[in-house]
Amino acid sequence: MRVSQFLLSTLKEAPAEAEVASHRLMLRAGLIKRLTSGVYTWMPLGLRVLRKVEAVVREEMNRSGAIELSMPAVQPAELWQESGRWVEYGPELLRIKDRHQRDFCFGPTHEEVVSDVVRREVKSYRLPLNLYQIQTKFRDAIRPRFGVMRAREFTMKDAYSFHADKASLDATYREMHDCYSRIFTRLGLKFRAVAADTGAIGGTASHEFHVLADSGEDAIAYCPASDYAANVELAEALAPKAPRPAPAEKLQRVHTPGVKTIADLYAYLKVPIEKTVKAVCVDGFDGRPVLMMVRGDHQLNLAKAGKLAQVKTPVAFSAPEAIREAFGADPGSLGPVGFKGAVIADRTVAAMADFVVGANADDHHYTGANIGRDFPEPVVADIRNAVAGDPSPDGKGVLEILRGIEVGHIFQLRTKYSSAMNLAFLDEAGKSQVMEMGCYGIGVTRIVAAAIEQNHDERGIIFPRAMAPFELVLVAIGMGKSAQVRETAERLYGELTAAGVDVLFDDRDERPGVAFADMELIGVPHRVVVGERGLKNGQVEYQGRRDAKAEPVGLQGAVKSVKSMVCGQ
RNA sequence: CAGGGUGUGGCGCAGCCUGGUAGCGCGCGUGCCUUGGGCGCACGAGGUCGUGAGUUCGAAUCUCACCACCCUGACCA
Repeated sequence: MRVSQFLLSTLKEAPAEAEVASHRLMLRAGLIKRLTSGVYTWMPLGLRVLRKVEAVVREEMNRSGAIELSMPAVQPAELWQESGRWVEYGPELLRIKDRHQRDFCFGPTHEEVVSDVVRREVKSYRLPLNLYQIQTKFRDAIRPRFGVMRAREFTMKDAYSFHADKASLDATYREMHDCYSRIFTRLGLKFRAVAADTGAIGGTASHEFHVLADSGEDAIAYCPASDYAANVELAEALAPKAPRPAPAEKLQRVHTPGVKTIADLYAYLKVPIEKTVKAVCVDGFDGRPVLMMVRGDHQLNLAKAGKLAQVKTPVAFSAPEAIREAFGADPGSLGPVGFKGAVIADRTVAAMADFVVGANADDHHYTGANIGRDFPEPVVADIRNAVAGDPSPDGKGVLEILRGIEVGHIFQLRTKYSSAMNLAFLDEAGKSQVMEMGCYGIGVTRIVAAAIEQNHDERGIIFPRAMAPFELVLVAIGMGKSAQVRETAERLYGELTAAGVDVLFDDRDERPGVAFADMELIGVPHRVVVGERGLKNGQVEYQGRRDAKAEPVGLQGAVKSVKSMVCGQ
């Protein structure tokens, strides 16, 4: 491809809307253009990247025995009513009406449609079947951000597997786990597979695949001493080994004017944050308030809290009026002393003595509070996020926390959809059975952003080889002036292309600074420069995108040596 | 959804407080010049100042409403 015949739209200055590096660079390199909030055009250069990612995904899915199909983006409401998700899915589901005022949605996912396909087509026990597509999804997220990282319209690879029994589901689940590892490895990404919460989807097993990046929105707890890795939402926070000390202090009510947060509290009372207890009120299963206690520096984990019988799901913080009625105080001064309702303490809190906690009166706290002495023994449960330094749940060391960007997620759905949508087959005995199901997603567009987040420098993007828009750029310096430069560059372009190298030939006769800056910005991994200076010695130059300096390459045999460098990595 | 912010040529911004017919840099076009890191000079094209209403002799500027986009939060006690 010649730059003069391509649509390159690089920007010197980044549009003001972009905050994170990948978003800024994608806009500056002209990979994407925003049409409206969370909706992007993939420009020719960006589309080349996207297609390369898709190709790797497709090859590995095919290799693992999955079969590609393509399902509609627009789906009738009836299917979603059948699964119950027309109501359950909520406002993220983009609903539309046709001219007859019939309800449709733009698919955020395809369990319903694929289930409908399979129940019509598959009646026999000759399973498993694993169907996938690479397709546009729409999710009307509350707040899209970071460009294509969290867009409303995006490309997803989604696969759905169908099984006669759980053992078969387990086998395909393992195969998909391996397949995903191959995909992210081939794409040149540093990633980690972690155990994940199955969330609202239910089922037993679930793993997320995270591209590691400090700017990632998710936190991963992992153990360097073992292979344990889990989303912090799931990672178990064990009870401290030391038993609860005996009370040493007296319960004292202290005036804490204006103190609303834990940060205010320990600053005002000058106590260590580890001696404070945060009391949060959520709605109980019966609608009455439930008091949840975690140590001041810990965070309540709503996913864990929601699994408790006492708590209503989905977990909701109690309304300020309800809190006032139950405690006689505003949030910020709550505590267990004197409270008649249900109290749940985190395991860490259960091992604390002489702590500081709200006194159920505005601007007042207790110091020297003790379980058992000052209020009844609460229910003890794991209700907080794991933090760095916690013992690993597998007993083999201490947890550390990493940031990641979720690019893949695999689930065992079991029979959640197959029973709702009557997905049955006849077994060998001619008896009707419900299928087991799995589903497996990859955020294809998000991978591009995540790869850039992980691979860039101050000059621009550094694409991993497998997803670079071109393999090599060929820059000719002063080709308008020097016939020798022009002829050599043209000849090299032809020969490299003929040798199977995907070359972008910068034939614009721009000044060298312009060409270099553009080519570095768009992240092509290899560069060859033809200039009068080198040609005097019968040489051109080669430089890798991460190299500090160029190295000369003899013009004789240049195609061969350049090709080996391009393919050699 | 709540709170905050911003809308002025393709991009980045100034002008608004204190009303008087719109400006800078980049980019774009043409010519000259230049050719190893976003070069220089000259000329030029391009803007209903987000939309609507109001105040005023006069509105980018003041008032009101609406729209769009961005940021922060929704794991806060």
